[in-house]
Amino acid sequence: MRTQPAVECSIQRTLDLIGDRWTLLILRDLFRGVRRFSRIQEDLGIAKNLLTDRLGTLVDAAIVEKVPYQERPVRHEYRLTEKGRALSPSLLALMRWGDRYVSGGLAPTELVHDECDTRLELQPWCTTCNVPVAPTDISSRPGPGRHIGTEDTRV
Amino acid sequence: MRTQPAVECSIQRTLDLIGDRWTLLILRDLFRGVRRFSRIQEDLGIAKNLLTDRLGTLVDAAIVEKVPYQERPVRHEYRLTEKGRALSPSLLALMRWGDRYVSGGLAPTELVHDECDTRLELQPWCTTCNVPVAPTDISSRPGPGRHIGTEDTRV
DNA sequence: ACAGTTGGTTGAAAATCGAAACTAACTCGT
DNA sequence: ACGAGTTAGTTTCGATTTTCAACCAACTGT
Repeated sequence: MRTQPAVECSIQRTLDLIGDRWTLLILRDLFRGVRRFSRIQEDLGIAKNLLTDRLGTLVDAAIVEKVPYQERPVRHEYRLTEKGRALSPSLLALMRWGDRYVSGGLAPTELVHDECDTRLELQPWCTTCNVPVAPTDISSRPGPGRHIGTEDTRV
Repeated sequence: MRTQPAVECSIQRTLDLIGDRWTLLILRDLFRGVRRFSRIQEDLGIAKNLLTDRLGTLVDAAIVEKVPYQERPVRHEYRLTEKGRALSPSLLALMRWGDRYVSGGLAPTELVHDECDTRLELQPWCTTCNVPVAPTDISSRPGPGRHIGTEDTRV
């Protein structure tokens, strides 16, 4: 009916960039402070040529930047840019889902609000009404009012 | 499947399940109401044998269920289970990031709060304090207070 | 009777990945 | 000054995955 191979969807463009088997895991490591080539490589068990390739793609996409941490020899570490840090909600959402549904009997990782030391949820938030919003009250624009996660699309 | 050293991270377990090039796109289609084998196949341009395989994996993982929509011949459609619908925040987060950072000049898709017809953000939400929480005020538990997206880990 | 639709399976070619070996540039201990 | 070690890769090549096209089986509508 619609949607040719033409990439007109943000999810598709995003996944074209970071949706392979390793990239999100690399980003997770960067978020955790694992920033050097060899540390990431041994942490993930990824082949070195692939890590080189993926980091290069991330640098090209300005999600990550290569900053020297020493001269002679010049060695670099990989740091998230603003654009990269903006992926935090996506990783948090995937982590929360994993904790709830594929935790394999392990205690789930909780996200904790530092100030009150209690658990956080990740929710859509209406900046106008200043309230959290249930999936049933969300539409997407533009496009003729397609709903995501509602009864309207009978998910 | 990829065999990994001790998968002790939710993100890793999650990505082992749905983190390949196609699965999240398939789930996006299901969220949009594209539920039949042939519709998904032509919408994504995925090879049919891969779609068979990925849908099988999703059904095995109880993220998707196969429900008959007609008898004689028995034909099925694929519907998200509760577990599958719970991936909605992850997809929304990826979509919002894509809209902001890789929209390619296109007008971003906005998430709209039906009640007030204005834009939504996706944010961590503290159920105790009843406020949205900035990434800088989030820790994760258990594990010795590792921070995600904070200055503490000097992202 | 027969063309068309749906939901697949099969097999071969092409692309991608993984493991190990190799390189380059430097440091450190003796 | 010599050899061992570290970091960050690149190269090579066999193994795995993905893609593409063809085929198939059950049924429908005309």
